Amino acid sequence: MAEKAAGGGVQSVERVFELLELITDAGGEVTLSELSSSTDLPLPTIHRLLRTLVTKGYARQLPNRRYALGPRLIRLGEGANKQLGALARPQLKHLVDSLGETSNMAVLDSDMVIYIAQVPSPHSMRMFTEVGRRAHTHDTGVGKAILAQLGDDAVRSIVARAGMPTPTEKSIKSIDELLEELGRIRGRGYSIDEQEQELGVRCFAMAVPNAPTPTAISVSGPVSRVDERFAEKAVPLLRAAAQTISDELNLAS
Amino acid sequence: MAEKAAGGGVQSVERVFELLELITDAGGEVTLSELSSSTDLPLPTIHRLLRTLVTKGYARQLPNRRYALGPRLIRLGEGANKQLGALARPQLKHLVDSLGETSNMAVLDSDMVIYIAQVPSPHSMRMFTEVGRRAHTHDTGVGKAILAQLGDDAVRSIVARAGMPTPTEKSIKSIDELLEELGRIRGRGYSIDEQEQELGVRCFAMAVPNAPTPTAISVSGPVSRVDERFAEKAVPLLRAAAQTISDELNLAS
DNA sequence: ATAATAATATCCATAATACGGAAACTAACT
DNA sequence: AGTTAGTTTCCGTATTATGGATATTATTAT
Repeated sequence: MAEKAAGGGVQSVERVFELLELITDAGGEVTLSELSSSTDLPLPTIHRLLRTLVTKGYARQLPNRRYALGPRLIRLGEGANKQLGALARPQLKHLVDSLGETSNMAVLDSDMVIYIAQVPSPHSMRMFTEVGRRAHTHDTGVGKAILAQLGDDAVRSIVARAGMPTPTEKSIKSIDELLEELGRIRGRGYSIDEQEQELGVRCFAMAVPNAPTPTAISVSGPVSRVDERFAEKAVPLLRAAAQTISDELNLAS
Repeated sequence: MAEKAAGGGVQSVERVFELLELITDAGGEVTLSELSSSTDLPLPTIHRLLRTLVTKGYARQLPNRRYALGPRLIRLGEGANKQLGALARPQLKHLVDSLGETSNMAVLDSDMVIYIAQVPSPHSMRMFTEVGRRAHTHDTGVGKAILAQLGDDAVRSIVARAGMPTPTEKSIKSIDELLEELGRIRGRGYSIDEQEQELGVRCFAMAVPNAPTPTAISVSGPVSRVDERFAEKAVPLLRAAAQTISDELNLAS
């Protein structure tokens, strides 16, 4: 009767994850009726679904009677993280071996990027990021590469939610400036973080095409080493690595 | 007809999470038939459930045709982590304010503990652990406090899977030694990490009772400051904090 | 304090949804 | 090329999830 978007999905499963996503979107705490106005599911249905989650530990009920994400999700998230990292690490390793600079992979997490995997450069230079670390989208190479894959409206809402701090004087300061830069990135196929996150650090990044979750990889290092000549070598390698990761991610059915 | 364990849970939801847990248990990659022998679900059912997860991004299918955890779980896990940490942080903060030493909360994640939240001590002493970090159970205060809540059989299988490295000469070396120690912990109500993880560092830890996922909190610092007199103050405070966290976690329906 | 209001939780008849046996298909091994 | 093991699709069946109506509990107003 009702035309469902997906053909053969199990409805209660789809719904339950939709609910979990909504709870996450809302910052971790939601009331039942908030959920029923966000979705167009009737209250009893939501309640039953959530009760199942609560008894299994994937959701919790707070003193407020609000619902929140449950502790057992942590393990699953960790597992997924580890797994994805394992998939990317050989490619990142190859980049580091060829280029000599630190390589990262990150995914979009709501309105920030999360670093999923890192292979540090052999140079004894401190790492600027760490796995699990969250960063803004507008001032990082991976962030901008990811944003360039999205529509302007999505970009606006992400940046509106996350804000636009300016860690250095080179950081992008306005949404218009950012949208312009994203245009350049779309044309060029990769993004450059020109000391926007930290002075003296330059980064080249590229989106992983067709990733289920928006994903990008990057190489970064001191401006002295990471220059135009570096880019000539790095960009094709980044493209190949991104493609390989994409293939591995998307090899379904 | 079939007597289901849980009264009012939504079956497909329960099953789907059972599958995700099994994938995680198996180290992130499973074949369909492995799943069907672990559960007693028929293959078509598992396949349909997984296909739903795959199309939504909560599972992935690898080139091997194996199934793995999907990237969208990362965000949910992060969200749960943040949320739980937020719940514990005021209590940890209170411990640090009263005792002047670093306080942590950790949960059991399969066969290791994961640090969920930390409030560092005001002393300029480096931190030994970081949020998100995984550690063994047998050589940490939180780990032993958590193990003491479990049965001997469960402890044995956890330690068998995780192994028993001995970072210091004070570390517990055998399963029998560990089970004895757990007995003492049960009697006393709290655990002591006596330089077992790192020389010079002592830690008092206590389980959070009735947590949906086994959970413990701790205070730790240099042996010079964290001594018997310290324990007299710390233990009642730990107990109160653990109880408060427990109440907040369990205040359901 | 007490009443009015709004939220959450439970019931239960209905039928739509998920189920799983059987068969088709695909890859891996001999 | 033939065989086996594993994965995927089909489809009739009935079990399972559904959601309108109702009861219950919290919250706010008086």
